[in-house]
Amino acid sequence: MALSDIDFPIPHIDDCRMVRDILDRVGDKWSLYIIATLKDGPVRFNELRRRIDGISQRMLTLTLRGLERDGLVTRTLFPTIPPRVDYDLTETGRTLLAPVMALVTWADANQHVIQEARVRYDAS
Amino acid sequence: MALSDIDFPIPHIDDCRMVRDILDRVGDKWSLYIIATLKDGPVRFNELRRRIDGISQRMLTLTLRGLERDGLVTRTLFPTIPPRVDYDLTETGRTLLAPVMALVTWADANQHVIQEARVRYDAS
DNA sequence: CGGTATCCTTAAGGATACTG
DNA sequence: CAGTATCCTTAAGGATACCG
Repeated sequence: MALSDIDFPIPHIDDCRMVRDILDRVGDKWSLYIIATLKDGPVRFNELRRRIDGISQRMLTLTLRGLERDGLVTRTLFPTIPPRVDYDLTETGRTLLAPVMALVTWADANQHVIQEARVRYDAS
Repeated sequence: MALSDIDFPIPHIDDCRMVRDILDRVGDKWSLYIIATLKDGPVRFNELRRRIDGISQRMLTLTLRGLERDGLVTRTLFPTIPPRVDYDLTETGRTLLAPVMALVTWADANQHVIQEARVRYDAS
């Protein structure tokens, strides 16, 4: 395939710092699970914990703080007793779903190719 | 924004394992730089090293091996003296450029929003 | 030129216990 | 319910030296 056949912009190496910054956020162990779980609207802390298999309380808190810091998730405290906290995607967080979906689609389409490549590589 | 307003598929939590697998590959510290540097065709080992600022010989080797294992990059040895090794993107590796570009575009469009969100969060 | 091998440091994440 | 605090383990990555 020639370069001229590619109909989308090609990442320049200078873009990488910026993209890696995003990947550092969304590429950690849990952010993607949280974003996917919040796709239908606000979810409470322990409900998130129940829906995301294997996440610890600590990592849920830390990851939510990171997403909140980057303006991707909102935290709403209802000062009742017991307290209630809703987490939700912001507009920005919601727009992130589209590029993430591009990766989901790619991953879906190429998972077998990659698996086979790994098996082949490991065999040799 | 209502869910019905979103005109792209929404990631299900079950997709996350697969996508995280891809993100583990492309989301490490150097893969993206290598992929971007190989966009115009084959590049030799030390040329890669020169073009990617800050990468160590060890990490260049390790990252290339990982990309090769997943079938995203080819390694071609010319047994001359001194030896010459060309690295290039595979077809699969090249198709990864499109979804990566979606993230580049998003990152580009949202970097200021995120920076401001961080400043605001850190101030409070 | 294109790597390995070895050692070391740091950061991510898990486990568990405690709290307003 | 929704967190902190503390301790611990592992893995990623950097520095340096050596090799075919």
